[in-house]
Amino acid sequence: MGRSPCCEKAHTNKGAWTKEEDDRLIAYIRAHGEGCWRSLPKAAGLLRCGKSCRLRWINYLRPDLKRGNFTEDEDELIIKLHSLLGNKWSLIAGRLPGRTDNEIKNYWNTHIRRKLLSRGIDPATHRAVNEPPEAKTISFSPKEEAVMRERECSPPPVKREKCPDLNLELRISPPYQQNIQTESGTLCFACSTMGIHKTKDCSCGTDNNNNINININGSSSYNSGYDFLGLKGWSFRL
DNA sequence: AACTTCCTCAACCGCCCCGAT
DNA sequence: CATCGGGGCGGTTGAGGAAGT
Repeated sequence: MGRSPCCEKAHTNKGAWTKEEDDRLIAYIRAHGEGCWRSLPKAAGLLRCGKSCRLRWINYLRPDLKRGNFTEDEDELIIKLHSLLGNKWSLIAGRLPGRTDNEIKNYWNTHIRRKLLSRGIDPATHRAVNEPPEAKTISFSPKEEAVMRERECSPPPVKREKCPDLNLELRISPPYQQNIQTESGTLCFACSTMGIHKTKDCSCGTDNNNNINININGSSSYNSGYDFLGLKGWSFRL
């Protein structure tokens, strides 16, 4: 028993959107705003799944979208963000105004991957392709093994997996960073690292006493409104 | 010109998270 | 606490255009 589908598939159009469908969707959202996607198609007179409408709007029809080629700066920013965040396209898109997660994902897969490979960089790890993989085992000295034998009454393996049940509860605490003094004033951590000074995401001049907790083992949270990459009100999962 | 292969990217699918009940 | 439903996300697909033969 799976979940019921998000809409009645038998009576919905699929595939490329027509100009008329686009116009209907735009007109409806202009009049009523983005609301309940599930009920939107019916209300707008569209034979489409709500998800399809949402995707079409977000990825193609939204007025604030930037069309056209990615700049060199955008390329480099995507690479940096990907090295930090991995395939979290929506988070990456959040730092590129006018770009969508889908667009960035496509661009990554078609252009940047190749670009990195041509530089000799593995796009998945951001390490040199011929660089040996990170060590996954650690050795114990004879003395350490002796201690463990004593405790466990059984001989340990020669090598053990490095942190097999590792709970990487990383704590990233921007407040420890010293604010950077510039000609125009003091920059907060987010500004100085992400270049978002004087945007709505900038916290300069606000209370900086915030912490972010990222639990690599499947959940994440940050306490208080500020954010690691300069996104206010961010909630994200790793 | 005709055909094949490659590439791009819009769109879909299925899963997960989270708020409401 | 458990369940349900909506929204959102990342992975994948496939149509259509470009490039190569």
